[in-house]
Amino acid sequence: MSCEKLLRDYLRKRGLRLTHQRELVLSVLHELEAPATAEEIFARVRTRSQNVDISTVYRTLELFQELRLVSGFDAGDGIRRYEHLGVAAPHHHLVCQTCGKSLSVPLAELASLTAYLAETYHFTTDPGGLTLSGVCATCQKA
Amino acid sequence: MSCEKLLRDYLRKRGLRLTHQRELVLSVLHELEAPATAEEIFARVRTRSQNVDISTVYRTLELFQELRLVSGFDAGDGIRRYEHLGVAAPHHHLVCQTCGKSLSVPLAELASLTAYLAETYHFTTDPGGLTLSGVCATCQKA
DNA sequence: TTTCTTATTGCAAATAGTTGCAACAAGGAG
DNA sequence: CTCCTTGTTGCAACTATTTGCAATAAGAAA
Repeated sequence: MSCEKLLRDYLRKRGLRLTHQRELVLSVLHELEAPATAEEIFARVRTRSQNVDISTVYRTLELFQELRLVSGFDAGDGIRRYEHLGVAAPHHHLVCQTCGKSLSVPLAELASLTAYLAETYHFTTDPGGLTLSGVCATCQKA
Repeated sequence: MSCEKLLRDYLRKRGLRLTHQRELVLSVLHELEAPATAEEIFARVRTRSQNVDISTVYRTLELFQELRLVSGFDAGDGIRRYEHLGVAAPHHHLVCQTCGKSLSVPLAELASLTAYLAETYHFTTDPGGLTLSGVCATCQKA
């Protein structure tokens, strides 16, 4: 099942509408090869439709996060970045606070962590995955 | 050793200055009984010194985070909150995205996680502790 | 096809946080 | 004590993101 169908189904299920702007943002997200800021996504949307507003892009990204189509995280510079999940499973992010790079960790690899927190603190971690801050191998050597 | 001495030592070691504003912010942080926003901290500072600027408060909190005197996290509403660490050890935060409450987890309890990530991904997690998003026991029942 | 409901949007204003820079002040040297 | 260096600050401008609201448009029903 494609992202478009996923989107249509998610929206219908929640009584939400499939708008031209939402289709556009999803299409742009498909083109991304790396996580992008809202501003970068907005710029690409604007090359295809002059009238879309930045606040619409922010609202759409927020919605897509709720629908697990997108994963958002702060790369350490205060600017949120968004990554297309599409039909891929959500995953955890290891985000380097120096260079901003994000490493993916499958949810299953940290299953014992989430189980421990559920058992000990009755805390259910975000099913969309966690964002863990630190420093990557490359930046540790610097 | 008190926070004030810690602060003085940290600053001296890095060639930084001990200013009246920094002492004030630290003093206000001592008074906090729960994590507070920068605006809340600023308001308290203003009751004691009319001339301190909000940008100075932000800068000071940023510095205190680097010095491990303060821990900052986003409680899910987009507004950063700061918690006084003082002489207490840094710890992880379990932050409920519904009510904003933060649960503390000693660093030692997640030592196997940090070891695993270091071994498998060569990723060094933030020594100041991680912020894990999810939902607390109370909000799960809602 | 038309009509109606209501979710969504664009716009401007607002909020939270950051930055550039001239003026200020902490603190070391003499 | 004075003088000097330079880290720090207040201020205004800026950036990233959010919000209120009237206008728009998606889509269901007839």
